Amino acid sequence: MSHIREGGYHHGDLKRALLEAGLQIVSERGIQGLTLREVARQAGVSHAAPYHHFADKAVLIEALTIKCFDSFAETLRGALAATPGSALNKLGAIGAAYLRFALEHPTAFRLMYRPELRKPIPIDPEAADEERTPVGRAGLTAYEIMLETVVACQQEDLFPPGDPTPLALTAWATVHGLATLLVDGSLKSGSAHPGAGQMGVEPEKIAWMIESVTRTLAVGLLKR
Amino acid sequence: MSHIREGGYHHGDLKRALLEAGLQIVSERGIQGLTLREVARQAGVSHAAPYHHFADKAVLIEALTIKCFDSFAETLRGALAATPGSALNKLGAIGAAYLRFALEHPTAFRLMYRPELRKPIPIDPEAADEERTPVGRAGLTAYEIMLETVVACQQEDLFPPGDPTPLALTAWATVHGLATLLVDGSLKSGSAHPGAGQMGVEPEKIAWMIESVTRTLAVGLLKR
DNA sequence: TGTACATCAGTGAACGCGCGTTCACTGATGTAC
DNA sequence: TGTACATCAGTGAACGCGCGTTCACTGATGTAC
Repeated sequence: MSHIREGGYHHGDLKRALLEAGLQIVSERGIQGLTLREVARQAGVSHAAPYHHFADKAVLIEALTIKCFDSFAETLRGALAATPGSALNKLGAIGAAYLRFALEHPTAFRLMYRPELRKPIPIDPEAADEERTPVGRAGLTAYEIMLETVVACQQEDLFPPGDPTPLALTAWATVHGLATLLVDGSLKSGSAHPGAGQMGVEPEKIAWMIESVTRTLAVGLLKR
Repeated sequence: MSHIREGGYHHGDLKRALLEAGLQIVSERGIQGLTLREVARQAGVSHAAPYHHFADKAVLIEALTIKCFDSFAETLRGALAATPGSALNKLGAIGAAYLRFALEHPTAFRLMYRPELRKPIPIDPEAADEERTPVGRAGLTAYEIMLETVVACQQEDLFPPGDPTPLALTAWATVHGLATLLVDGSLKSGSAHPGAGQMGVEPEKIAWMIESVTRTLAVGLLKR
């Protein structure tokens, strides 16, 4: 392991290479194209080779999903850290980062928020409620970041005091919903406002939607 | 055609039977289980029979999707018509109906809002922007209903005047986002509020989330 | 009403496909002496 | 440093599977006379 040089140990770092191949396939060919054989092909290796690194396809997919969540969380935390000013500013930046990530990495986004790609739930009555799956925990990271920031908004007296959960849930739902509608195409073409003419897929229109919705949301959450 | 009696013409009404079988499969076995052969099996017919009614699998799926959208739109319009009082009441009822539908028919909901199940977009530069696909049009019905009701809220001086689009978009995104998170399981188990203990899958918790979010949304949209 | 014929819905065998997974193997790498 | 051996990453053939789709067929239904 300590002897990895160029080319390294046999292939070198096949495990990492397989994960990278998986990410590339997911982003280029979509989730449908994510097969074990294709991953191996992309990594330049025989189709049986991945079995030395992943027990089966589900394990590979789970690892990929966690990778996506990690980079997603990093993006959100980056936006949070890079934004000066009020907590409301920060919340807006997080929402914008959320939407940007979804639009730039649509299939990664799908991979994260779709359960049916992953293994059938291992019914384990022992640890059942005690521990979420790694993916389950990762799925809440975005929410937790938003919750923190909502609490900060309360502390700055911008949001009404009390249980922050409804506020944070609403914020998450709104941003996630817009992301979903955009990523899955329901809002991407044609007219969203009947009689308003063709909207097309123009990025300005999408930017306008994001801007409108996040502003409406932020104003709505403010203390009255 | 006019001579259909019991048992009818050969099978009778295989086309309808196939669609119903498809809906049942989609609701029982999920979208993965929706194969042409399984549909035929469920309808009690050989696997080649569907080809007399649908050109290929994609056409069957499109027809199914439209059926789901129809019943969805009917549900929403029903909620709208059945709810007395202010337009705000009605908007709340629509949101609740939206969420109830998604939770009761999760796979129908997925079928409607997921593009990758349908045919690769036929690139038709002629009618390109002119006409949306039937499914594309159906996908906006929910939004249109919400838009109407938002406009009614403005007319009753409950919502701020001006372009209703941002308000309606926000409402749609919020409701759709919560529906998506619930249906895809991100919110269904474990704790949404870290440190708040286990939430479990209890329906009361889900009802509470729906209630919290729709209330927060409605209050947020109100004129200040 | 009865007969001959055309139509058309459903059958069952067959096709090729890519998939996930298994298995005996081979050959490169690391290690003990 | 050199040799013998154990380990382990990657190979390639093979498996069974269910899928979408095609095709020649058959047998029931409807229609013309």
